[in-house]
Amino acid sequence: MSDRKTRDQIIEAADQLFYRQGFEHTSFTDIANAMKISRGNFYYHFKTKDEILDAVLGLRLVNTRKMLAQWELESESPAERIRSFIHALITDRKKIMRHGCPVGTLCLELAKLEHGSQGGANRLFTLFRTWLRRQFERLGREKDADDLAMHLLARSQGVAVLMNTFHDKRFVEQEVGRMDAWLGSVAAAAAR
Amino acid sequence: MSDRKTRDQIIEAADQLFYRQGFEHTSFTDIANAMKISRGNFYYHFKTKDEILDAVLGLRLVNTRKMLAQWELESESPAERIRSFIHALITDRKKIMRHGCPVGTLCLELAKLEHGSQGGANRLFTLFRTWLRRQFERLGREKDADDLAMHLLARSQGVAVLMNTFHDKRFVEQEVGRMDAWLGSVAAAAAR
DNA sequence: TACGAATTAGGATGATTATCCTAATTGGCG
DNA sequence: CGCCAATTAGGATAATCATCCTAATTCGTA
Repeated sequence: MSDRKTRDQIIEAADQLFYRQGFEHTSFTDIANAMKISRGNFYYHFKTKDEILDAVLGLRLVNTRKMLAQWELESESPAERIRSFIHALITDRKKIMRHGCPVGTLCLELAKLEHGSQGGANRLFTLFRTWLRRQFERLGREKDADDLAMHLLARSQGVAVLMNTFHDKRFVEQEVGRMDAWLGSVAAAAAR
Repeated sequence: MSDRKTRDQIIEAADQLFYRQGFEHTSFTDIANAMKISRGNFYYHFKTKDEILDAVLGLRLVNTRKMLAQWELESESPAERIRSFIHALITDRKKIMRHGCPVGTLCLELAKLEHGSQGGANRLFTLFRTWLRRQFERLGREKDADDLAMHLLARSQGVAVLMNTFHDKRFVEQEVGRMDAWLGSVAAAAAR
């Protein structure tokens, strides 16, 4: 009970710090300080830093699934759902400008560290990929649904990287517009 | 003389290690070991780690300029030059799959560290951006040259991120093909 | 209320790191 | 050959970090 609470709070604090500062650059002390808890208490809940990372990955998986489910609830139309994905770049603009895409930046960092949990992070990408693929399938693009999903994922990642570098609001809007247009043409082609 | 040589070797070794392991995850000892030099010698040439980073950024700026100049030499046509940029994703496929884009991953890392040299890293992106812009201008797209440059830069970055995550050769080729096609349509539109 | 288990606190430890310092070595030049 | 400055080596230091450990405290339950 209070176990659950403390543990979950640690995971959430770590999640934020890993996102803002990166995994390696965040220390046990950072997390402990952020929530006014002793390192000892901390260590009671997680034996190693990698364990926290895995827990954070678990949390992100859950939250991502929730978000995707929410997008499904908000619209019946696959095109509208895909649009929700695209427009997340605007919805989360400030966050992404400051800290990059939570998925992309983590995957890149873990890859450089050759960290064992790299696969766990990649699964986050796969979640989006699979979800997008399904939407494109429903849109009538069964043949190249995965290809389209990867394409859109890449476009979105690229925009996230350059948002973080150039902090250009207009650029984001421009690119989102372009992706919207592209989506329109994909849907139109499928309609035939 | 031998000064120049040792110093330059350090910069090159650091460049490689920063690229492969990330800046923070690379220690003085790592670099020293990589080239069988003592830490003391090392410190004679660079007083701080940040100084090495700046030197590495300088090297990358020089090398990038060289590469862009080379692309200009290899073709008179702006479309062909832009194509050289696009196809670097294939030329450097193995490197990028393993370690990501040297520009993008460094910028993202420094942003998370809130490191002072972030601006220096961003200048690398600007180098590409400006060069691409100029090519699009020569292609006859004076009006939206910068917009097109940013768009292509983003596409390329996105592909680099997903290459690193999914290690899918076919995906890279697919996306390069798409960018080629896009470039063709941009050039065609400009020709009118 | 009292006891055992769960939880928390915080000091100790050993490894790693950037940085500093001093002593040796080298290389050019008179 | 001999001297001075540049270069190199490698030990010392202080900080930081993940991890460990023990002692206190809290909480559910009998």
